[in-house]
Amino acid sequence: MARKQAADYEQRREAIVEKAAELFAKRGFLGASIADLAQECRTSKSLVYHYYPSKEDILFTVMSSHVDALVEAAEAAVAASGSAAERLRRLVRDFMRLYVGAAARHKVLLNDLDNLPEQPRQTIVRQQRRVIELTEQLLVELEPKLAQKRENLRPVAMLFFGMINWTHTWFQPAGRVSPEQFADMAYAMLLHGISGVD
Amino acid sequence: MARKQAADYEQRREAIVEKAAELFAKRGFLGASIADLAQECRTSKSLVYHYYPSKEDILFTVMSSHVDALVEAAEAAVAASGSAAERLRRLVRDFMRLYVGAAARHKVLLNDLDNLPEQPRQTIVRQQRRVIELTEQLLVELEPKLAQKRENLRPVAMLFFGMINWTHTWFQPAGRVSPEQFADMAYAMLLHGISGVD
DNA sequence: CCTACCGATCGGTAGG
DNA sequence: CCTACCGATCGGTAGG
Repeated sequence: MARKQAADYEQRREAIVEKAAELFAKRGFLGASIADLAQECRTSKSLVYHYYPSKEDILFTVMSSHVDALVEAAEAAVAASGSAAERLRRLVRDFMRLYVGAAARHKVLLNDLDNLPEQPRQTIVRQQRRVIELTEQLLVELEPKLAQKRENLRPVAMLFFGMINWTHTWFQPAGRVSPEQFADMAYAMLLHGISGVD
Repeated sequence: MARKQAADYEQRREAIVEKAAELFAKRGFLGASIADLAQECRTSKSLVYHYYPSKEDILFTVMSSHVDALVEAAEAAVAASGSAAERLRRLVRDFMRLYVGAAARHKVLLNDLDNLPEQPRQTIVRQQRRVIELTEQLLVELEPKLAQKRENLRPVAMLFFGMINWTHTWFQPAGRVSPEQFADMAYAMLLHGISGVD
């Protein structure tokens, strides 16, 4: 049988990651100390190091949990039934939902990737690349001429990711425009704008 | 009369800022030390502190020099002759040119604003706000229905800034798509996409 | 008496 | 799970 402490081991690990995501999002990875994190968690630095071997390891956990969710959403949208336009709309909405629901993790993913050591960084980058490639699949389905002009595919995909990733700097979920409304605006901009490119 | 050393005072100040921009862009403001900066400049830390009172002051100079150039470009585009579409196209091209020409400063502006103390931070934020407002003026001229639905103006402007600001994470000026080509793609996406929004 | 600049080191704090 | 503590390095400043 598991010991008493082992029972809530995962919950404690997850609680630390959540607080770390918030702290890293607010002050940056380098600007936030393990002592800050321990205080936020109402424990000691040593306890934090009992659950994670290093500060970078916590950063990796923050990022991978979020990027894994993005990969899942992208895979589900690509595999779904319906027209390319319908599945792309779903993708944009799901991305916005994840961005808002995990705003701190998302901000950390976008701001502090370079503070990860080379190997774990590559793991995250591979997942990001997967998200991009799945999105590109949908874009080609939607606009076949992107398959003809392959050199335009990546820039168009990046125009899209720029539109929605940039939200982390300004978007307020409780503001006048809801996440769903903004997702539909980004979707409309992409759908109508894509025909004007080239 | 000015002394011999005083003559190149401004050049030395500028050289420090340029190296600082590159260093801050590569490692982040907190990840780069004054010792690193001094080494890059082949001088001592004391020399750096002779030209700037603090590390934050250097960061401010890096940012303000760049954001001032953005404000100037936006003002010129708004004041130029020609249709709204022509002036917007000019604006997008000028922004991309500045982003590429001052890539390090641009990256620092986007990544390290929160590392500035409150007062200088507000100064930069005011200039950024000015860039956004000038761009919004052009967008309203281009698409009058944005004047009717004011709540859509800011999100549309942010869709645009997302498209071009996001380039700092992926765009390679020497790649298959040139800065001018990408600027025209972003412009086309905006021009055609804007009609699809609402 | 000034500005320009150096080698050495300050008091504190970081991750571990 | 804590206090005590480390080697190193931080931003900034001393005397000359």
